[in-house]
Formats: sequence, C-alpha cells, structure tokens
Amino acid sequence: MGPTVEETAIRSLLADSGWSQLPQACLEDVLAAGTIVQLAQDDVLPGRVAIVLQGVIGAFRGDDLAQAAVTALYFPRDLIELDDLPDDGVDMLVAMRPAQVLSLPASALHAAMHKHAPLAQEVLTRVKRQAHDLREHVAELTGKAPEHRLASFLIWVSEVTDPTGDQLSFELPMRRYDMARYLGMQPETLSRKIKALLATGAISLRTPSNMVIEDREALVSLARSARRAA
Amino acid sequence: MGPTVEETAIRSLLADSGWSQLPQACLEDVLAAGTIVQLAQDDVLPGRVAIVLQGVIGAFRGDDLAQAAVTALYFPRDLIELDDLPDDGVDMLVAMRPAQVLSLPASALHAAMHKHAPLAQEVLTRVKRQAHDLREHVAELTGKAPEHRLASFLIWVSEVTDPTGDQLSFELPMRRYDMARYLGMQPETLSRKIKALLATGAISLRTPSNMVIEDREALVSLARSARRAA
DNA sequence: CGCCGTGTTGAGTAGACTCAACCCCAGTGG
DNA sequence: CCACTGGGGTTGAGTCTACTCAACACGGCG
Repeated sequence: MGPTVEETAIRSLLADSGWSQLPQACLEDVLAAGTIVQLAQDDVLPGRVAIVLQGVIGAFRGDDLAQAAVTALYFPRDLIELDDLPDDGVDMLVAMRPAQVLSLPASALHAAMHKHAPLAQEVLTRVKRQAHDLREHVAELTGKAPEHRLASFLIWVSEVTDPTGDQLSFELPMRRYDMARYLGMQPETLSRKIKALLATGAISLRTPSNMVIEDREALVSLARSARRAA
Repeated sequence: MGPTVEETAIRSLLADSGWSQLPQACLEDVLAAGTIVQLAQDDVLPGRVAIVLQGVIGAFRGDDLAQAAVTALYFPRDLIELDDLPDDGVDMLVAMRPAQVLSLPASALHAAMHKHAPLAQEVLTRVKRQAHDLREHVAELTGKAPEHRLASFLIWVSEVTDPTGDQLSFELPMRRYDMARYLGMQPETLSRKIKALLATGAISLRTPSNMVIEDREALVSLARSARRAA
C-alpha cells in the first residue's frame, strides 16, 4: 500500500519548514501515528496534540466559547502541543475557518520524540518559538494602541498566509469578531480602525475578507510606533 | 574540594520542584557548568539561559528599557531559555529587584540535555508550561478590566513568592512602575486600583511593598470576573 | 539640607466601550 | 422568483474610564 494522495500533500506541505530537516523515517512514524481530521468552522479540536495542515486554529480560554479570549493562533505547519498542562477545562482549540489538522495521540508524539532525537529537538525549538511569539503578543497588548496592534497583525497575517507570494494580497483567516478578541478590542472598534486604515489608503478590501496591502511602508511604521510615542 | 555553601543552598532550593526528579549526576553537570551571578536592580542579565535562584527576572521587550513592555516574569526555580530565538536586540532580561541566577552557557545546557534524557524532558515541560502561562496572561490582558487583572496578579504573586506559608502576607517583588507595565496599565491607574482594593478591605499594606491579603475570597472572585460580566 | 527616585493625587481629555439600529448577503422555503 | 431569516459586519450616539500631564508627598542618601 503506497502513500495516499493526502499523505503526499502533507509531505510537500511540511517540506519547506523545519520539519524537512528531520530524517525520513521520523516523518513516516509521525504520519503513521496521526489521523487527518477535517474541521468545520467553530469545531472544537479533539485531542491536544496536532499539526495544522490547512486553515487556522485558535486557542480559546474561557468557560463560554462565545465570549472566551483568543490567546494564540496556529497556522499551517504549526505544532499544537498542549498536553501535560493543567487542564481546568477552560482551554479549547477551535477552527477559525474550515481547517484540516493531523491529530496525534500525545503518547505517539512522545514515543516518536524518544526514538528520534532530531524530532525532540524540533519540538522544543517550536515550543520555544511559540513562547517567544506569545511574549511579543503580550508586548503589543500592553504597549500599543489598537490601531498599531491592527497594523502589526495585518503584516503578520500577510506574511504567514502567503509565504511564497508578494504578500500584498491575502485572505483574512477568521471572522472580525475573533480578530477583535485576539487583538484585545471590541468588534466595533476593530471595524472603525479598519475603516480608518482604508481611508488612509494603506490597505484596501477586494471582498470583506480579501485584503490588499497598498502601502506596506505606512503599515510597518504604524506597527512600530508605541503607544506613547509621538 | 567539596560543595560550597552556595551550592548546597542551590540544591535545597531546587529540591522541591520538578528539578528534584532529575538524577543526581544530571544536576551536578548543570551546577558545574553554571556560574552564579548576582544582579542589582535594573541589571541586565548577561546570556540568555539561566535558572533563577533569588528575586524576580523580567523579560523586557522594546528598544528603550525605560518604556519597554514587561512580557513575562521569572520567579525562583524558573528556567530562562531564550537562545535559538530571533534576537533583534529588543529582548532583554532585567532584574526587577536584586537577584541571583545560575547563568548557563546555552551550549552547556544543550550538552547536558543530550546526555541526560530526563533533563531534556524537564526543559520541554517547563517551556510548555511557560507558553501556557503566557496564553493565560494574554487572556487576562484581552478579556479583563484593570482591577480584575490586578486581583489575579496579586493572588498569583502571593502563591509563588510564598509557596510554603499561608500566602497571606508577601513582598511585592517589583516596583509599581514595572507592575503596571506587566499588567498593561499606567502607574497612576495601578495606584488608584490598589487604593480601591485597600478601601474594600480585601488587602492591606504593612509597608508600600509588603502586602497582606485580608479577604482572599473577595480577591478570587474579582479575579474570576470577566470584563463584560455583571 | 537639598536632591533624586519612587509613588500618589488631581483635573481634564481622548478614546474605547456599550447598546441599539441598520446593512448586506447566503440559504431556505413558499 | 421572491419574501423570509439569521449570521456577520458596520454605523451612530452616549457614557465611562483609562490615559495624560502636572503637581505634590515621601524616604534614603550624599
């Protein structure tokens, strides 16, 4: 039984990120242990260990999903590793849009890490990187005004959703409501800030969810400015 | 040459957390590779890998230290592991008060992790735990009002600074200014919120930096309430 | 004693929040 | 074919509160 079409697609997806540095046998073990899960929007991810293949997965925190905080975003190729953590039932992984993930039993990942040292190294590097990104996000939340956070977010999304292209046109991978919660503001405020950005000509919208960056320079300089800077 | 007084102290410090699960030889290797560094307040930690022994280390992010964001706090027994990360020169580790750390060369930690599998496991667990705490902090910043964040912070600090005692009386391990930046508010706002808490009788101050929790229940219920909850 | 770092208080403003109404569009069913 | 419906998004008006800037209080130290 040869590799299925899906497996081939996964291999090519993982080929250009850190995963590709791993020995072939290691990747095979991971693929063999995992199952591909299709998620509709707002579906909760079963399990707490996975690799994102398509779409965006959000880490929600709060009793009620409808008004929970969005604390982190996982894009394709990202590793989700939330086992071994105190689970008081308030953390959930939810698909922001229809998504596809490679779900892994925590035990399978641990076994593979034990067997393949490079995999263990890669996992540690990724988790460290995620912690770093979270610190950066905290810095934005505590030190930047809403419009600056928005500009920063748009640049980030444009880079990760279109890593090969010119990064000027891209799809917003989630609802306004979820964007607003991730950015720590109200949906109405987000809407007004987007409107303001449109007015300056820095961005434009082809459709409500398809954005074009017209003036990356302006956006970057907005993203860089701190709250109390002139 | 037997262990110095300091080394004995370190061993007892690490004895009651996850570190104690490690084999003795592993701890010895780490201790041998590290150097104990004394830091005065506002000193920048040289290197990017360390274990906190005394005091609190803050992760700052921003060009200018004076108005950088405080993104994370490291308490005694915590592992600081910031190597391998994109270092654009805007991340710094600073002592919030006079502190003592066991500074390790990144290469030494890597070597020890390679040699001792349990250490590698422990490091991964700790980094995952830190990422989890950061997500929790993000949730607070995006979803809670300043007074709720303050209540939550005080409970947290009381637990980590006095893990053995009754956790009702403790030292605030940093300046108001740094607390405010960590909590995403202005020093003036923080001052007013503390004043408000004092007025309710939930807390009291023996000295400006020595706090007593008078009514933990009230504080906990404050910390739990979300922004838009009644 | 005066200085400096730190923290608090006061007054005024700007900006995010709240609540409500409205728009737009895709899906649905008569 | 078209009214109906509901989710998602935007707009508007008013309120509230955190921010800003300035002055002041306090304690340690030269």
